[in-house]
Amino acid sequence: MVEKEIKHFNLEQICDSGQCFRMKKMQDNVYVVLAKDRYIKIEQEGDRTRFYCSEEEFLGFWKEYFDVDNDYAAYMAAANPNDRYLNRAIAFGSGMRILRQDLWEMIVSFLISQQNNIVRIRRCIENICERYGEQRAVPGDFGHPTANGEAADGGSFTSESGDDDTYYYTFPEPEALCGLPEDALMECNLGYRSKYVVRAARSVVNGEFDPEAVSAMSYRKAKEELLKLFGVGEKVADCICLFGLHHLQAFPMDTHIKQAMAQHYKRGFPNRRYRGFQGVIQQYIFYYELCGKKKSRVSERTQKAGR
DNA sequence: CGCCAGGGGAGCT
DNA sequence: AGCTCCCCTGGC
Repeated sequence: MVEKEIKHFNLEQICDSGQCFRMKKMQDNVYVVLAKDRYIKIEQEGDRTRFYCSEEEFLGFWKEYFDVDNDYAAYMAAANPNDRYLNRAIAFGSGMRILRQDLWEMIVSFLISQQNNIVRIRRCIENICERYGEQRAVPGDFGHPTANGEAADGGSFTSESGDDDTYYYTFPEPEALCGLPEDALMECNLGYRSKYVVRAARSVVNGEFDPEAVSAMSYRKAKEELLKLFGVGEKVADCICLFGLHHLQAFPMDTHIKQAMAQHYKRGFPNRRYRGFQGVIQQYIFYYELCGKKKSRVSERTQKAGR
């Protein structure tokens, strides 16, 4: 177990900010994050965060994943003091981080995200992982097996088969999906997005899209490559650049951001002022738009349809 | 049952 | 750049 004091780091905000669909709240202040083939439980109390993994794994993976070394105070301090809206948004999401997630995982995630809502996106990805990922045992060496039988209320989105705390599923590699018929992922609830994901997998496997090469490219060129993928447009490409390549200058323009722009930046968003980290500013605004105004309405219950 | 919205995109002009 | 049409699922 690793315990760190990290400023401006809030798991709830990160979890609800729509950048990671494999992070979920288990109990108050307890989260589980899945990334690629990894699993970690994290507990948070104020500025103190406990990572249930070895020091080695923290330093070798999670530290970078959570962008721990980046100075978010500096991003926040850059906000125009006269911009009351932005300062409200930043105050509301002051523990935001842009995670450094896996490129392939982000391609799939944001292909699925189009014309879709976050609850369903999570389910889609969970379904794909369960069907095409590999089953792994939850690492138990670092956690306390405090078996309380209570199912999480509130935001519970457990699978119908009754979820085990003992297993999790890795994110499937392109090779696991490239041979499927284009409509195969409709079984995973992707709808018409099924063919986007299957084709993207093929593009990776046949070399048309080389994740490693794209990772080494500038924002401009990487986005250009991403736009060649069937189903990837401007907005999705920018999401992938921001969350999968950590190009902080990417500024995804979705409906929520457009609405915020129309309402609060009628004379245009001051891109120049935030040059190089517009994506971070975008994330504060997005999270504020998504959760800031309706945080009182917590009665959001996911109905478990009885099949 | 119809209608509409959910962090758009493709294919045109 | 702007417009139409399109895709699928879930909620009302």
